[in-house]
Amino acid sequence: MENQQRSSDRLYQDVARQLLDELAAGRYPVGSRLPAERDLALRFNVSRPTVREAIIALEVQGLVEVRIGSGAYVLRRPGEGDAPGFNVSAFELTEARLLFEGEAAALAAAQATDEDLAEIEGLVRQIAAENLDPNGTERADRAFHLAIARATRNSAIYNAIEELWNLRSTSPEAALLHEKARHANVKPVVEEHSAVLEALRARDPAAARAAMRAHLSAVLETLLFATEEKALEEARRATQAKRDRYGRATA
Amino acid sequence: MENQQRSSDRLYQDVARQLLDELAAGRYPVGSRLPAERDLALRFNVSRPTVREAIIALEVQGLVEVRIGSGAYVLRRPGEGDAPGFNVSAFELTEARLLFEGEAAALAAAQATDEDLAEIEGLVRQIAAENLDPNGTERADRAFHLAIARATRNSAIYNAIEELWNLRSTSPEAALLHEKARHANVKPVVEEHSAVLEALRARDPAAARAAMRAHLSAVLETLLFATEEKALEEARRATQAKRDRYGRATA
DNA sequence: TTTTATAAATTGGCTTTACCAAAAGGACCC
DNA sequence: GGGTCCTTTTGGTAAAGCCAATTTATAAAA
Repeated sequence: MENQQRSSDRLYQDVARQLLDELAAGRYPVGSRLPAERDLALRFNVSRPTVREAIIALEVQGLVEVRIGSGAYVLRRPGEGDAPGFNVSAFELTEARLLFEGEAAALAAAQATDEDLAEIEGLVRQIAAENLDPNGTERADRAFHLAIARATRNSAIYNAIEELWNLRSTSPEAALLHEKARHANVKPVVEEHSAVLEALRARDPAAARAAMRAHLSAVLETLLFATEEKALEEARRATQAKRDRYGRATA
Repeated sequence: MENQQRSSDRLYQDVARQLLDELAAGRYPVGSRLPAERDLALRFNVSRPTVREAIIALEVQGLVEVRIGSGAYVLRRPGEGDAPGFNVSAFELTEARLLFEGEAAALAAAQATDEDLAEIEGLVRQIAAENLDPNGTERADRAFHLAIARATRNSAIYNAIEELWNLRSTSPEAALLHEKARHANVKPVVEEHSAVLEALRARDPAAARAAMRAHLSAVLETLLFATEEKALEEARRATQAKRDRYGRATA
């Protein structure tokens, strides 16, 4: 029996995450068989249905293939051969959002109707409510950003940004990191969202861009801190230069 | 109780598939709640764990969100985000590219390797060659823009921009308009592409952004002129304000 | 009447037990 | 060696039960 280090609302996610880590670490090579459900249940100290749920989560992601009466076999290592766009890290995703949503906010500042602004204001309040709830979701956060994208009145922009948000839940790596960030109690800060709203209200594209970039820069920071030490070092090397650039690009 | 029409090795896949169909059909709109697990178990004539497995399969795909003690809520319709908008106009598309590719160029200016620059330089020459050929394609043009996107070293950004280019051929309206623009003998101007390349060579993000925006503003203009008179008027009204904004936002 | 507590019902989370069916492994016979 | 049959292992699924979070209904209080 092993510890259940991380804790989550849903047990199967913990198990799936640990298996994912082991797959990524190469503990179970491609083609090899995972331990039997019953054994995994013992090892993780959970019931067999929970193990089944975790394995199904891996199966849906195309990581393993389950053969009746035989076992669950590794198809690929996480991150390899993913569908296009599957293999984006949380850093890449947030960097892309930083650039794209910054521009979207600027455009929205000149396009948003009073109805848009009212909707966004309501979502800021919902984000505040979500923040108070320790088990709160990020639904209002997503809705906030998509509402701004919609306010551009450009469906191509909206689709692109929505796709980035979808990747966040689709990409195993990104989902993993965001999950960790959430558990580290780093939640969307209301002030940052409010700043964006105020800039939109003022119809100030430059301010809206700056506020949105500042918000997503902060998100990028939380992602860095949510990363474990070894991964952190590598990531920091890779993103340090980028963070510098944001300063310049924002100016 | 309903039939179990399809048969599969794994029962949860049947249930997930049926739920997926119902989501696609709009039976459960975005934001609404799925029936309780116990009810679904009755309806599909399976056990509750099987229903749980099916819902987890949807959850992993980012289709629903499960809230403890409340239910499973629809996040999006399947296909949304997977294959974004058919209904995008050439103007929206180009506006999105103006914003996104401008930022990508700025990022690429600080990221591009000498190999990237060499490749891009070669593509500029190919674009020049395409311009001379009356039957030439736009392949080099596309490759030029994607090479810059790739030089950002951010796959999320690359995927988003590539998707915009794909929409150009997917969206009937956009394809039609671009076709007209081509026949009007308005082809990508080499000088504009060269300006982008020079800014990249100078590692100047602001200049790269400006050059890319200038290029795509010009494309937007050619689209306007390629439009028939009546459509033109309407489009001009709708985009005049936007063109003004670009000037401000670029500064 | 409105608001606020409180209790009951609903809903997902997870475990345990049990049995079936497919696959794999091994013993035995030819 | 090569089959054949039986046993073991492994996943597939069902059923029942209890817990915890949430929601809703209800009643009390302001």
